[in-house]
Amino acid sequence: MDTTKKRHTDNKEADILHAAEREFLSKGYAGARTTAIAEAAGVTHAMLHYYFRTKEQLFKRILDEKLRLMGQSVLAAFGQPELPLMARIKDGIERHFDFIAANPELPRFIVNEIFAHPERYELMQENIRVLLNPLQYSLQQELDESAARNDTEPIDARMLLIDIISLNVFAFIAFPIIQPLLGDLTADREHFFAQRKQENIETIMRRLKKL
Amino acid sequence: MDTTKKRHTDNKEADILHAAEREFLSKGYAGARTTAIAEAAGVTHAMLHYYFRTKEQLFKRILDEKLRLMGQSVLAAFGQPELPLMARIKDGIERHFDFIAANPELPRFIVNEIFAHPERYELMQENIRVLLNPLQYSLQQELDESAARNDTEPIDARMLLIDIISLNVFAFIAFPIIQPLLGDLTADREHFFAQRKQENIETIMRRLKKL
DNA sequence: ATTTGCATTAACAAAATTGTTAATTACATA
DNA sequence: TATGTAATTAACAATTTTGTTAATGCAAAT
Repeated sequence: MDTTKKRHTDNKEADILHAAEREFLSKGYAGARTTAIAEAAGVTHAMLHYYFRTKEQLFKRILDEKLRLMGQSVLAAFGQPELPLMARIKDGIERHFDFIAANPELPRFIVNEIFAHPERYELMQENIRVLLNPLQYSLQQELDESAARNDTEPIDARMLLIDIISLNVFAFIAFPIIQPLLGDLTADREHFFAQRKQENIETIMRRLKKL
Repeated sequence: MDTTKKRHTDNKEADILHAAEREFLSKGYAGARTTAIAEAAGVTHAMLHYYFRTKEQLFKRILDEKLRLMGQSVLAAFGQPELPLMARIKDGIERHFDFIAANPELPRFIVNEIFAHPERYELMQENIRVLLNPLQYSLQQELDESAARNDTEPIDARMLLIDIISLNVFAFIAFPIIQPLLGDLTADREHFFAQRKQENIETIMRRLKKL
């Protein structure tokens, strides 16, 4: 029926939210145009103000959802405590990588908007902390136990998570820059990112292994 | 004499460029205001158009300079071929890290603006490639020789560089997000980044070492 | 001293962008 | 069917933002 990507439903409020997500994610708050959102949603731009009052309020709806999604993705990726440590971490890297691959615009969007307006972030902070603190502690405990058994190197769980997220996220963020520089390597996008995934797993596993 | 940060010289063109750099780096092209640039530079905004015609042309001056700087920083960091391989790479990581630490806004700026307008990047691409290709080849050659001697693990030089740049850049990009989540760890900013630097070196050295 | 050319300003203008409002339509329910 | 509420539109308005222009200043060369 509808061959276009943007399926307009009978729910204009949802259509606007959907169009806003695309506009804000790709252009950021400053670059986004409410008129463009309305047009993409197939409504007059007065409707946008009718449902969401202001650009800022509409934006906040999107940002909050994406912040929650980002936090949950980390939790979902590493929250498999039944596995042994190394398997748990390897599995976590893969899940987290796959999530970023499925949402490649998300990290840049969040990083930018938090940087531009840190105060927007303040309300969400506590929620995310509550979500991620238990993960941090359970992971740290496992790491400490494993290190005590001399199975792996001792490491701060937070540093390890930053390592993993750095490796998983950066290639997606920087892809438009490195692609023209590494033409052949990145020619097949799927293959390049499959390689990156393996490289990240290898790098982190080696970070933890006893030498 | 002048206790303010923005030293206005007798050269208004330079003052505008300096103010434009600060505005564009912190807000991006879409968020930057030419009136704010003119005000920060202490000139009427007509002067901005007199010297640079359009916002776009002024922006391009800044972007080109920053792209060149970013490319040169990688070259300068790893272009010390007299050292043995592991020392060369460790030294490169440190130099590159220090450059990012001294220019923490740069990666986000470049990543964003290239993503928003890839066509702006086309002219610079070839310059950067010419700059970085010799580095890539000399590094690959050393890596291959070292691996042939069974001193280190075999690895693609481009993948290694992406690993290093990912680790070095991401903590700076994401700092506003992780700081509120990891309050105590990041309380002393200097100390946190000193730790990150050591962590990155450790991670990459282990990536290369024979097990 | 006059001319010439660049630098500078104030005022203006055009377009874009966000937001409002009053009138109209659709729709459910009494 | 009448009525009340929500949805929708077109027109308007305010502000912001980029860019132009014509007049003026200023300093060096003729």
